[in-house]
Amino acid sequence: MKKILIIEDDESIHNVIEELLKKENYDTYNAYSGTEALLLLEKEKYDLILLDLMLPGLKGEEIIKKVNNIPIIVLSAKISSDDKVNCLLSGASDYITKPFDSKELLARIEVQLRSDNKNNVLDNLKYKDLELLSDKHTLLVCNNKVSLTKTEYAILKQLLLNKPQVISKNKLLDLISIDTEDCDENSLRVHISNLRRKIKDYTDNEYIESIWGIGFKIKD
Amino acid sequence: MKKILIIEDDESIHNVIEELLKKENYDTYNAYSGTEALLLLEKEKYDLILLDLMLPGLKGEEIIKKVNNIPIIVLSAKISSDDKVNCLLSGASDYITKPFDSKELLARIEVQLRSDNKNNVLDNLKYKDLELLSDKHTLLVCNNKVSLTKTEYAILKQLLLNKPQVISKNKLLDLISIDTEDCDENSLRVHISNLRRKIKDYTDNEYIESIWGIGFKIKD
DNA sequence: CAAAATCTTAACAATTTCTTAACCATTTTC
DNA sequence: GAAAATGGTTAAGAAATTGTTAAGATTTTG
Repeated sequence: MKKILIIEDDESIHNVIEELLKKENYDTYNAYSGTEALLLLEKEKYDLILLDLMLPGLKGEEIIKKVNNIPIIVLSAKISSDDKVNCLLSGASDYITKPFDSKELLARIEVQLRSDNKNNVLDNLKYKDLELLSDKHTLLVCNNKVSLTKTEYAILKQLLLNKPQVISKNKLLDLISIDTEDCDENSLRVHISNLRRKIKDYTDNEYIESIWGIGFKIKD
Repeated sequence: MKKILIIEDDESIHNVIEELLKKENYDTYNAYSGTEALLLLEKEKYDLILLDLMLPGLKGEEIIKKVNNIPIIVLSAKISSDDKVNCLLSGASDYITKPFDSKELLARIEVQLRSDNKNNVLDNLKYKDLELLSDKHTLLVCNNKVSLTKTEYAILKQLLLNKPQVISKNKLLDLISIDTEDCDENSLRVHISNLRRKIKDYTDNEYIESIWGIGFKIKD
């Protein structure tokens, strides 16, 4: 869940934005002054900043200069191109004038977070005490490193990606066929068995459930 | 010098933009239809695309979908937020409505090229006791000069750039294929082996880790 | 053009992973 | 309730991957 810091002193605008973002499942954080924003920025790392320019305490322009490596979208009533250019050149990633269109704001937020993803590692797949680490092709079970084979990784990845749906054996074989060419149902059974054993070494929870006659799913 | 492709059928607007960019020392390329743009895009790699939406041949929206990994700024007379949202969500990085302000256009171009630079990491190919110099053939291991071959350099560079992510053997071969044409998996193994030996001469730390069945990565 | 550097190819052993097949348990079908 | 189908586990052998070395081919350099 992406963390977005909203820096805006007008409470009614602030609430509108916050609600909008919450609906889209963003993790929102609130600052109502420039100085408050700085305090929060020291404490935590955010994925994006929405910034009003006219703020009590510390002007938005100053915040832009202090922030590094976090995309900033300026949301301002100032419509002059000098203001825009100034913000953009000093570090902001985008500039939207008020009043803004909700959908456009959301789209522009997505653009910023999208380019953020490119740099970062693929998101890890987490479920309860399981975490699939994409950078190493390993699995954490209750924070214990468990090394998976290529096929095991592919199977678990598909199961987690499609949770809580059942995946039929054929569908699963198809999905992992990029990584493993001649894996049949029998072989799949063995891999699932091995996966279960590796997980069982570190937790008593059952994670892979068999649906008789159909296939497999991640247990709720 | 950054290469910018201008895709715009209106010749007078096209010329205005071209002149503006040339003054700022950008390398400009011109396409007057969607289909022409595609032809150019197949031939050369650009750093940025300025795109009009209403084009003969192929609509701008289609071009957005086809282009990957090059920032696109849409320049359009369409001011509806639906058009903006549509373009932004399908891959454009920014959307400016005509008539546009020259300075703002230049600023927004800089923003896009700026985030481009971040990815290319000119400095900082350092990791622990390794430092890859930009001269294309020298590696410092604990500050000892080690001379690398072209291929070894290319491999290590990609591994460091993508750290801590695993790079599959095929991906790695693809990434270094600019420098080395006929390097296959077997050859890659030899190069990695040689790299490890050269590093081992000066430190006991392991730096290149093999992920069985997948590829290689820089060890954490 | 010859020497040096680099790269690819091939062979080998060591290791890891995968499939196969057998056996048993469970569920479904008739 | 017996027969058939499905699922789980196990072990062994087959297959694939990796690391290393050295020789010969290719490219670069002086």
